[in-house]
Amino acid sequence: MRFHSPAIQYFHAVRRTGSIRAAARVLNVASSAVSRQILKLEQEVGAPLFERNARGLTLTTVGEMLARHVMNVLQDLDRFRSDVASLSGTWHGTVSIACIESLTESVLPDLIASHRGRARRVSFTTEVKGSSDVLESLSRGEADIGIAMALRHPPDLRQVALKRFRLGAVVAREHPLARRKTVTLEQCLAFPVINALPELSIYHLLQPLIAQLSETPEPAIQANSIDLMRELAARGVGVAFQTQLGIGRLSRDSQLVFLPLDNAGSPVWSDLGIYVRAERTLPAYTESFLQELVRELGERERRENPAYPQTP
Amino acid sequence: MRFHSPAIQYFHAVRRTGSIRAAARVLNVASSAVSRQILKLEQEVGAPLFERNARGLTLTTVGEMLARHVMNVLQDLDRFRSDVASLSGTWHGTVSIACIESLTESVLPDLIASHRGRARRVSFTTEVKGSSDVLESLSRGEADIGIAMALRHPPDLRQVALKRFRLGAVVAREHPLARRKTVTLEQCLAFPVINALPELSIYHLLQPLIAQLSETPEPAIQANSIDLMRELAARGVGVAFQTQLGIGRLSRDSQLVFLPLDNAGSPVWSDLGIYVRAERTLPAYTESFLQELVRELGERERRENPAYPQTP
DNA sequence: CATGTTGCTGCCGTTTCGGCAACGGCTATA
DNA sequence: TATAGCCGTTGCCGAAACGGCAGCAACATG
Repeated sequence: MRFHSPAIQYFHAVRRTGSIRAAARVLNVASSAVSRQILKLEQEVGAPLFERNARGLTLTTVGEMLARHVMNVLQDLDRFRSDVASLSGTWHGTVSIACIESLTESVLPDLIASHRGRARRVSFTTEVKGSSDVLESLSRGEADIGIAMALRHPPDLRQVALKRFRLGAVVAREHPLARRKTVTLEQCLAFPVINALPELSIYHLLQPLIAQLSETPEPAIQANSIDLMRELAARGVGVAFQTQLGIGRLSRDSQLVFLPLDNAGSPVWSDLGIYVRAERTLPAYTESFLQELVRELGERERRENPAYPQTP
Repeated sequence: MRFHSPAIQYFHAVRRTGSIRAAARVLNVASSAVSRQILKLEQEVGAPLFERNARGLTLTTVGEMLARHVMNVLQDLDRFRSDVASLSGTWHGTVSIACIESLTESVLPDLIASHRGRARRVSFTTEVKGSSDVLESLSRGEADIGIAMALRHPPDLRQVALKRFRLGAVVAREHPLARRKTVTLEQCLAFPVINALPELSIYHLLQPLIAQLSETPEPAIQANSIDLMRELAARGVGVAFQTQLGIGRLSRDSQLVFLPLDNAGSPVWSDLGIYVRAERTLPAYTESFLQELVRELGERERRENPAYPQTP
């Protein structure tokens, strides 16, 4: 099923790889063929699409416009293919997910496992990265679904859902704070804390609150891995901060205790956004998984804050 | 600028014309070339795209799926072209509008004239038809912007805005009712009325209300043209029903009087929807006109019902 | 200065495309 | 019932596009 002119596909490969020869290797054709198609495209558009650096190619402004068009075409072709395939009964395809670390402990593995139990022919690609990298992956067409902290998102992305979770302190079962129902930031800072590095969005949630306090927190551990922070907390090294999403199993095993943060009487929210490219219709199997993801996160949000009104 | 494989363009032409030879004439190529591209496409998809009837070709289910994809590709190509052109400064292109008759008296001509005053290189194509035909034109990709009565719209269309206007009686200046501020349907039915035929949506708005009344209305004139109904009312033939949108100039000249309908104390609303294809990003010049259209209709809605809360 | 990589360009065989003419199937009309 | 007019398809052939190979200059790296 190769309707579209080779120029489109070659351009797409060159954009992704950043080099003509690399694209040629991926495409299993001679580099000269790729080079000629790019030159032909540039002649038809009437403007250069790439800037030729010594180390490879970079998109020009016009090139980025064409890249957007080509992405729309190829992604919609995928959708068409899946539509035709669904006529024959079987769903098959790959769902590509980019998400932040908090989802990897239970939400994502649970969902993928359960989805694959029902649709065996749908496979998954997942990539864990920072929030802004998640959005960039989506924009570049390298992922279908993105889950990130709900910051401001570029206009080419659409926020499918926004779910909010309480930020809390995570401590070992034996920790002095462990018996409380909630904690304030001040109470936590009396103990050694495990701080997030600026690459994690937790840092940007807590930093303004810490800055408001009069006392300077005692020297603590800093880390850039939710996973590591959780395991450190489990070993009683200190107080970590994150949402309840990331400590599912350890919380079940009662090794860790989650204490919602209380900031002058009000909770501290961590907003999670689910994103897709705006100019795109998802294939049926991807849309199906997306719905389940939104439902699941909505359920966890509800379970966690029964009193709080639902976010859309 | 012809990046896309000829098969795509040929398929599109065949779908629009419903015949291979007709498509070949439009495309200025031999019919054999068109036939071969279609056959090649069908071989690549693995299923027939058209049913060969003696009188031409009709899309199969798979064909309709491909038509959707091809439409997305070609419309997005248009957008890309306009994006590149806007880099060079000048906007140019064609905005294609499908709308119902109520807009033709003042809204549309005013807007188009004013828009062309500012963007001389943007031209317009307008087609007046019934509400359901408007939606169908949009779905088939024959129009960019559709204005129709806000019925239920197919899922491939997006309702950009919904504006509501009061339905009212339209009478000549000398008519006995002309001095009132509002009228009830019963008061109107005491006089000869000019009824809309079922093809006009006004029929479907008024019919339920008339059915509720005990008395049978006296024999009246029936028509399927807003224009004709208005002119008949201006000549004192009877009472016509429509929104204020359609009687702009005649109302200014004081030949016609618009009397909002009062149905048991509440107004009778006529909902106007503005639609575009959902799976599409509009070219900049089209988007610009669309915004003006929404703004203008919103302003008329506000002007007409200052008390009524705005519709989104 | 040597080496490796980059994109680009003649040359040439292969594939694809399009035009012409003809064929069989069908409809409408005489 | 015969005929004229469309319809889509096919065989043939020249033209255009495509892709592979080898070699070029430009640049970076060591």
